[in-house]
Amino acid sequence: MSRSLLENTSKHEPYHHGNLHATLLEAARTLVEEHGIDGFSLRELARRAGVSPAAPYHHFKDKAALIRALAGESQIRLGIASQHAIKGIQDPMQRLSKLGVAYVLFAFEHPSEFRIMFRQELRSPLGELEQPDIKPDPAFVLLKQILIECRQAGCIPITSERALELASINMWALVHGLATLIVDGPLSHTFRTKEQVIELTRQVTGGSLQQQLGGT
Amino acid sequence: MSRSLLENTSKHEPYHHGNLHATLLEAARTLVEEHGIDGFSLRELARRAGVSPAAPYHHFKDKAALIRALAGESQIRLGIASQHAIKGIQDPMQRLSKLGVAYVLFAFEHPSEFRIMFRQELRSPLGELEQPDIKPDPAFVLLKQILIECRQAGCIPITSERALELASINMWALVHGLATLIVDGPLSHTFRTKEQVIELTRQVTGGSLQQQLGGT
DNA sequence: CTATAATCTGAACAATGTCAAGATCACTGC
DNA sequence: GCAGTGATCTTGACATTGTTCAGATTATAG
Repeated sequence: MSRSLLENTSKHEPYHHGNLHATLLEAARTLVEEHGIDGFSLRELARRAGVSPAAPYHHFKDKAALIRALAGESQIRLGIASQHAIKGIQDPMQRLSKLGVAYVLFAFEHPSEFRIMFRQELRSPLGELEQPDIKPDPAFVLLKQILIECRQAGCIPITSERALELASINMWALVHGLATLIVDGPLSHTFRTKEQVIELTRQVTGGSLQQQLGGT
Repeated sequence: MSRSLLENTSKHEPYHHGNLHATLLEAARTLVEEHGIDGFSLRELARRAGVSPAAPYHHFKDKAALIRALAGESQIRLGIASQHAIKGIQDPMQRLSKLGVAYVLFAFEHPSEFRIMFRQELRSPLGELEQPDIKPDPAFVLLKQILIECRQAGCIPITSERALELASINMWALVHGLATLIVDGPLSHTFRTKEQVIELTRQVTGGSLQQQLGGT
């Protein structure tokens, strides 16, 4: 990106780009943001990176592979945002609430990134094979961890391991469903501002938070 | 479909197909089921329908329009499946539970249909314009209706209209999130059989059902 | 029966994902 | 210092796709 803009007058456009890999990922992110994931083309990406259409194939096996890499990055971003949201807060239940809001808010503010993370091409393209790019979701392990904090603090009467597993799935599904409905679903027309989304998330998750139990 | 199979020997392949519209939708559904929504091509569809690549454009404005029509059909199917699941059951809380299971099960058994229903191209392609094809989700109005039943039967202490709205969003988000996580998400590898999915849904929603309230 | 509208074809266009053969460059081992 | 090996990039090509347009064919209304 910087290379072609700065040196195109001085020398004869270096044959090797230097750090195409990173440039591609960066450009791809903004491109997906603009045109959506479906209007995203490898050739346009190469064009923006100032490189031939075949160049990206030396850094990513596929278009799908590039998208997988993007999704991996977004997963990490979401994890960081979640960490940041609960930083400094002590009360486990408040941490849980903040975490949920952070999740939904991330989806609301970065819709294309959120969509990419749950795309079909990421999951076992051959139906059985595991994709090595996809690690256990950082946001999910964080959620589990906080739920354990809650139990230890006595905020939640969960004893069995099974009940804790169910509670975490419950929370995740709730928050993820909310995010999906807001981003791509029927709630997208009703809730448009950041404040509305935060308020809705608080109230919807709040109901389930206070009595989230009596597990199996 | 029936036309080309039956008459291709008797006469000279009628110039007009007869009922292309329906044939296209039907073939499109099976095609999406096979190749996924991304590997779905208009030309391949035309090929299967035994018709020229340009023919579908007389029945659907766009590829996106065709997909919208598909999504509309699927919405109706989901509505029917939901109706069928609660038919004959009296207890409102049980109806609520059955409804949730039906939703998740539909997603599990018809993943491609479920995915299509919540696709970006369905929602305001120009950012503002409303798509007339998309009606209020039948499954959602059914959910609201049953929640009202629950309140009238005294199973749920919800008074304000706002609280009822929140409760319905809560239930929908929970069930929809669960479906998404099972179909495209990290739970897809853990829960594979129909029985597992049903059991999980029962338990996850069950926890939220018994104490789903304490409104605003 | 005729005119008009609906439906379908054929050919074309621009764009895309992907690949193979070759050009260019960085860098290791001598 | 230098040959050569492997990484990186380009050029050119191929098959496919979405979409459009002019014309052929048929249904249908008047």
